[in-house]
Amino acid sequence: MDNLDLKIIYLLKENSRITIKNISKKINLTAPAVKSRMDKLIKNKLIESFTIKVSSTLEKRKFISFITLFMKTTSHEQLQHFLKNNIGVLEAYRISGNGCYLIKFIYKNDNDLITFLDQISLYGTHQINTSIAQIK
Amino acid sequence: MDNLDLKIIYLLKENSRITIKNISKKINLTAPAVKSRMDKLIKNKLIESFTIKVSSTLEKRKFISFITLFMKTTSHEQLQHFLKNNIGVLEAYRISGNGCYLIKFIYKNDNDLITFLDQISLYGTHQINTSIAQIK
DNA sequence: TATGAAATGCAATAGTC
DNA sequence: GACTATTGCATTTCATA
Repeated sequence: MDNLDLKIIYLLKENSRITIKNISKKINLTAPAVKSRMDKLIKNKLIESFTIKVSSTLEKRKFISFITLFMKTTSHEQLQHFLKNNIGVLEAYRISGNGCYLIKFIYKNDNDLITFLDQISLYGTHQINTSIAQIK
Repeated sequence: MDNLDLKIIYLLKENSRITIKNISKKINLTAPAVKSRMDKLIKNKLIESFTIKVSSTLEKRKFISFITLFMKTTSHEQLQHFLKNNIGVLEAYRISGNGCYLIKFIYKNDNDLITFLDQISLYGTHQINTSIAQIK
């Protein structure tokens, strides 16, 4: 993992359909050398996937809420394990300020939300803020 | 924009380096037809960019705070314009619950944060939660 | 909007240093 | 770990339906 690998990653991040030959020109290496570096980056999971960004108008509409959790127990490990394995949890942060965790939760309907809230009620109380419009 | 376009988008989302020929086989179209559809999807910005997902260990360490804004004015449009054009604002939501906006803000140092808080103080008061560890 | 054919260029492999 | 050379395949363009 050196500077050339970082340049390859940077170029692919800008345009993942760039040709290997094109990369090789930009970083002064031959095409086979670039390919073998790319293969290694993929194998070592430094590059996780090749994908596209799609217009948000195409994505399915879903609900998003931000849940602040105030712990009443000290079962942090158990909670973190639960959060990591819940598919609705997009992001989760341990915070300092007002509360212990801030959780970004995505869901289709009220039922999904209620189920989730019931589950975290084992660990503490919560306060919930629901997005009513995404500005950005 | 029809079902074939959606299939192309789906295939590219799974692997943005898939060859055009390979797409053409999967959806029973010729390569030139797939190419012209792809060009159109890009031109119409239904595909916004071709990119890669990079291992999170490679990303620069940055600070993240969640800022709840309690409006004291009614200058929503002005605020939303400001949020949209501030590069530190990763996401911003109009919320119901406790507060008016929830803002996810990324920054390198305290100075960046203070500048931002000063700017939004024109619109209202805030409460801030700072991530001290990302669980997920 | 799709197709087929042709020219160009790229990818991928093997062999070498 | 990188280079050159080779082979086969993909991309792209254009004329046509």
